[in-house]
Amino acid sequence: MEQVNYHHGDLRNSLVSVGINMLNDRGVAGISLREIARNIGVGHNAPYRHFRNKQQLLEAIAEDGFRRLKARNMRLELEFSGDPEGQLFESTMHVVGMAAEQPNLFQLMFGGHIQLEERGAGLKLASDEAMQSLVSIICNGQQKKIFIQDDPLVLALSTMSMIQGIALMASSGKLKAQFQVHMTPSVEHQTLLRSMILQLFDVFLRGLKGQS
Amino acid sequence: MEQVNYHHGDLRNSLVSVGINMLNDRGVAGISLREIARNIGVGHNAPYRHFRNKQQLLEAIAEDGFRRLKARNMRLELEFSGDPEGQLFESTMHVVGMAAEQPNLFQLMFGGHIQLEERGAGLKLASDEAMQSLVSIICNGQQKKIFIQDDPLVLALSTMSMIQGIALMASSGKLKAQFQVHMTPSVEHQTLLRSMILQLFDVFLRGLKGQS
DNA sequence: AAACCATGTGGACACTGTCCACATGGTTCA
DNA sequence: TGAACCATGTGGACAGTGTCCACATGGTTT
Repeated sequence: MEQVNYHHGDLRNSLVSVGINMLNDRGVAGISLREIARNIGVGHNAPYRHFRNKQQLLEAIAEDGFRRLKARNMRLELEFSGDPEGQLFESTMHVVGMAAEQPNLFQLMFGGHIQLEERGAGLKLASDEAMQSLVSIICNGQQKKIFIQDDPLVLALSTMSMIQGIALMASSGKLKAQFQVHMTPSVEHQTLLRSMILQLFDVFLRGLKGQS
Repeated sequence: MEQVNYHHGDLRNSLVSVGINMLNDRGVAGISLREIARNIGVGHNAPYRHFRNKQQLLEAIAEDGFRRLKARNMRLELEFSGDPEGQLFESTMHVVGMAAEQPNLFQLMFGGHIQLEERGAGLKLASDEAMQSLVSIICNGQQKKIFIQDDPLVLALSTMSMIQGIALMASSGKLKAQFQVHMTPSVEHQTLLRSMILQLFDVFLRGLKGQS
């Protein structure tokens, strides 16, 4: 039955989903509530039954991104359990990969469009949890004598800075530009990215491990 | 003479200057061409004699930021001439300070709002020069046997990643939040920031110097 | 069957960026 | 000197936006 009901039934999810697509190929500034509604085939006011604001839709899209990020990170932590260095590298790899493939989403999530403080439940929590998980990875590495014995919070913060820095450069295309990589579809994208990140992250890791 | 001339005389600069103020206290999304014009006391179409687009005004504002950044960096390089580690740290300190004090400007400059590739002269050049200057600092440090002997371009890229990472976290307020610093005006702001960055940057620097 | 209420609708408003034709007045040339 | 020129200003118009309002619809609860 192709019949369009008066009540859509799953509008909230549709709004977020169409919003993500629009974000990906037109950037955060190119998102229009009315166009999303038009795209779904619903009145220009319907979104307001599910979000108080355009801002709230953006936050929902970002929250979706944070949720996926966190889920994947938890899987990686399990997969590389007992190998803090691997956990760190794979997490970095994943964030940077996301930043490279969905730069606009990365921009929305980490570019200051979202005010973490003023959000009730989801966002601030997700952000804090990411930090907490980094701290625990690092404490683990310290117990194993793999990492230096500085304040774990400081180490976690600088690790996160390194990750975000590489991701930021990936999202703005600077990595590709500097390495002069011609990203032909035939070349294995992921492999190239991996070796680039390996090189960049290596310097930092050397310091974190306290060895030459 | 308070008389308002038909021809303003210095409109282009006024537009950029008022634009910077509006950017600083309302964010990049809060900038309105018409309001800037209204603010200056000029018709809503006058800006179009100096910029083809709103986008071009934003780029001019960003370019102004890049120019100031570069000028200050050149001064720092001279001041700490012969001390690559100092050059690196002071440059970082300056970028992060800017990101902390003018987060919206940082967001405009590095947040993907500006397409470097499609700009004729100013922007891409400024960006490349910043990279080039980093490379030369690092080569200098390598000759002095202070830094490890890896590929200078890779080292420069990862250094820039570290800098941008710390700056990104500073601009989104994460540093303040994590350190739970209550930024009372009486406390010396710059000193606190300095010690935070010192701690964060230290890990990376340890790796760059290849020593525990 | 009646009342309720979450979810949909269209109309209206102020605001935006951008295009158009026209006004102004300093500069340049016959 | 006077006339033509042109960079720089003006207001009007248009489509598009986010958001508020009153109203419609129809499944759920009494």
